[in-house]
Parts: sequence; C-alpha cells; structure tokens
Amino acid sequence: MEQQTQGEGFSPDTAATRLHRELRTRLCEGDFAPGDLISIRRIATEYGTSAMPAREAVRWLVTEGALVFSDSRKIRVPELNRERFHEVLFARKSLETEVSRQAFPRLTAADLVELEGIDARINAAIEAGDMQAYMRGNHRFHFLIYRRSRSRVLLPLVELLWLQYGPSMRQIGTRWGASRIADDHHRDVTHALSRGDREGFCNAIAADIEQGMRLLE
Amino acid sequence: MEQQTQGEGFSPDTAATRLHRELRTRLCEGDFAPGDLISIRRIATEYGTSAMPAREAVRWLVTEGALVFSDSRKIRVPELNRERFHEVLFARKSLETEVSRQAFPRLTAADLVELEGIDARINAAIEAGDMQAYMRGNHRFHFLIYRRSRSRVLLPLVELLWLQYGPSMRQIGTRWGASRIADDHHRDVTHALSRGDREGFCNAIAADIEQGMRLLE
DNA sequence: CGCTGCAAGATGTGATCACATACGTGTGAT
DNA sequence: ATCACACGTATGTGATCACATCTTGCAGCG
Repeated sequence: MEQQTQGEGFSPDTAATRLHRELRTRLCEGDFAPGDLISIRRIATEYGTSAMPAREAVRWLVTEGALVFSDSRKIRVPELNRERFHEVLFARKSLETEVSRQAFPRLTAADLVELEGIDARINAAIEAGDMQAYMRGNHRFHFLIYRRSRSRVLLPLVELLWLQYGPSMRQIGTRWGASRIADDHHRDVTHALSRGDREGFCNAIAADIEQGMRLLE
Repeated sequence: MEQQTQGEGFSPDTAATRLHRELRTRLCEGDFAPGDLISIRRIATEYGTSAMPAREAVRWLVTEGALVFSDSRKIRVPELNRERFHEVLFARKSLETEVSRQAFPRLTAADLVELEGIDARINAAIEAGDMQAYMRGNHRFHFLIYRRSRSRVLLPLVELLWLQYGPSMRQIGTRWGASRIADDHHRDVTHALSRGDREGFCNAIAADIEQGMRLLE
C-alpha cells in the first residue's frame, strides 16, 4: 500500500482541469440557470483557450450529471422536475449528515468563527435579496464543514449532488423570492457546534436540507 | 418541467461513450488489478479506434475516480490503502441500504428467481475459485436489486463506489483465496425478500457489505 | 565491468481540420 | 401572403499533428 498522497482527486494542472473546476464552482454557486445552453466553442472563446480543453471540461460535467444532452448535439444545464430535485435533496440529507458527523470532531474554534461570519453574510444577502450571494455563501458554509471530514470518498459524492442542486435551487430561490429561504438552520448549526453537541449539529444540518424540501410544496 | 425522459445518464451513442461503458463494467467486475497502467493510445489500438475516443473515455474515468494519475503523465488503476477501502465500503453500506429500501417494493417474483440463480452461480464460482466469475456475479446480484429503485440520483453514486471497489476487491479476493468470502449474505437477502421482510432485506445487504469490511482485518 | 549520457520512444495535452447533422434564415415560387 | 426548399451557420465528434516531458535502453567512456 504505497504513499497514496494524492488520493483520487488529483489531476495535473492543465487547461481542461482549470476550466472544469471553474465551471463546477460556478454551477454549485448558481451562476447558471436550468435550461441554459452550453456550447463548447463558446466556452472556449469565452475563456481564451482552444476548443479542446473546453470540450473536455464540458464532457466531464456531462458524465458528472451537471450538464445533460437535451436534443442531439445540444448541451444544457438540466431542469430538475420536482421528483428529481427531491431525490437530490434526499440524497444530500443522507450523505451530508454522515459527512457532518465525521467532520464534527475536526472543526476548530477558528472554523466556528468563520462559519458565523459566513452566516452573517448569508443573512445580509437574504435581506438584500441577492440570490447569487446567498448561493455562494450557502455553498461555502456547508463545504467549510464537509472539507473537515477529510473523506476522499463521500465528499466527492456530495459535490456531485451540489452540481445538480445549484442551478435548480437558484431558480427556485429567484422565482419565489428570498423570504421563503430566510429560515435556514445555519444558526442552529453554529450553536450546536459551540455547545459541542454532535448530534444536534448533525440534526441541524439535516433540518437545513429538509427545509429545502419543504420549498417544493 | 419538461419530459425529462432521459435523466442524467444520457449520452449519444458515440465511440467514446461505448468505450467508457465497456471500461466501466470491466472495472466493476474486476477485470483490472490495482496498479495496472492504462495508456490512452494502447486502449485506442486495442479497441480499433482513434486516440480521441479512448482519450475521452479514460479521462472520464479519471474524473470519476476509477483511474488516477500516479506520476505525471501516467494513468493507472488506483491501489486503495486499507483506510480508503474501508471508506468506500462504509459509503457503500450507507448508500446501498438506502437504495435497497427503495428497491424492495419493486422487486418481483421473477426478480427473486433470477437473484437465486445468480447466487447459485456465485457459489459455484467460489467453489471453483474463479474470482472473475465471482466478481461478475456479485456485481450483477447487487445491481439487479439496485436498478429496481429507479433512483436516477443515488444509483449513479453507487456505481461510482463500485468503480473504486472492483479492482481492490478482486485483488483482496485473489490474494486471500475464495474461502474467506464464502460466507456472503446473499442467501439472507433472497430469504428476506421471499418473506417480504423489508428491514431484514436491508439488513442482509448491509451485513453483506460489512462482511467485506471484516476481510480487511 | 560499471557508470554516465544521449538518443529514441512513449505519453498526455493542445490545436486544427474534416465531417455529419441539426437549426435558422432568407429567398423563391405559388 | 404563405409555404417550401435551399443555403449557410453552429454544433459535437473523430482524426491527425505538434509539443513538452518523462522513461527506457543502449552505446561509449572511464
């Protein structure tokens, strides 16, 4: 059993890889809307590269389920129907409570401070009705926690779920206004963390995700 | 909310896609050993295509974690250390018990017969010490169940885990002989199914996976 | 006999071209 | 005015070449 220093996620620093990462975070943070058309050549010119890296990055996102073929030869951001979106949230709850349980003992006091800072910015974004800032903050809030789990197996799966979750959540949020998402459970998360209450912490994460499910009704 | 008939996994029938599927099942069924070197051009000539489709298929497998970069410019089947392999099995238990729970009410009497048939072939493979046949049978046993869940979200995640699980399990099995894996819980699975015992069914699946964890000690 | 060094091959990446097909538009006829 | 056909454009896919880098193997020298 060798060094195994660079787990699975390692890829050489190449143009295609950079583009892939860039598009991934943009998807998770809701920069794209469901139904948006994605063109390989357009992405290429947009980022100043040849078509080759864009082609690889886009095709990777398709295999990850972050993009789909709509008709033949048309790649777009998927529009999740209610059932599918519910499935994603259900899977998120299952995986992310587990990841949170593993992350909990590794979270430091500095992490708690940073989480509270992010939460403050999230609330400001909701107040201002800035959906993009809300999405970015929410993404960073959760993944600051999940990264601490050091899980090289579950964490990539959670990222895949967020790739599907991002665009549809942005759509739902912008469509129904920020008021409906105001009662997130981030405060419960940070409180449980400061109390050292592991199960309360996991339950708050689960409740935060379940609250997203209730948005569907 | 359109038709959404072809969920996420849809890809046009292209050379790269076919190669990708082929290599995926070969990995899940243990055709490759951890540490095996994968060359894009070699795969290309092996399957009679240009380098382009092989390049895409291999790179997709890298983004899925089924293959890794070892040194720079060297792609190989990953060797999971004990901790990592345990993580994969832990994630498998978490996801596959859930998928099994969703699949249970959809399993038919014909499915039960087919599962028993596969189980018989698995036992014959163990008897004969045919690790490859065991791997193939085990893969088909589990995924016949999981496909019935109709989950387009959790099922792809389970497949990702098997892509990592396959090669290392094959290695462990061939190294330690088939005797150690003889006491799988497939019989408990089919029995619980014939009794209509949903929780017993899920528990048998979980026990089957946990038995794999015990092989590590 | 052993070590050094250079050359040849192999590898992944990026770029460019050819190709088949789908879509949009504009022009022509009716 | 309306419909039909055709041409041009845009798309993803496949193939091929160039390039930088790394490995391998063999020859030449000490």
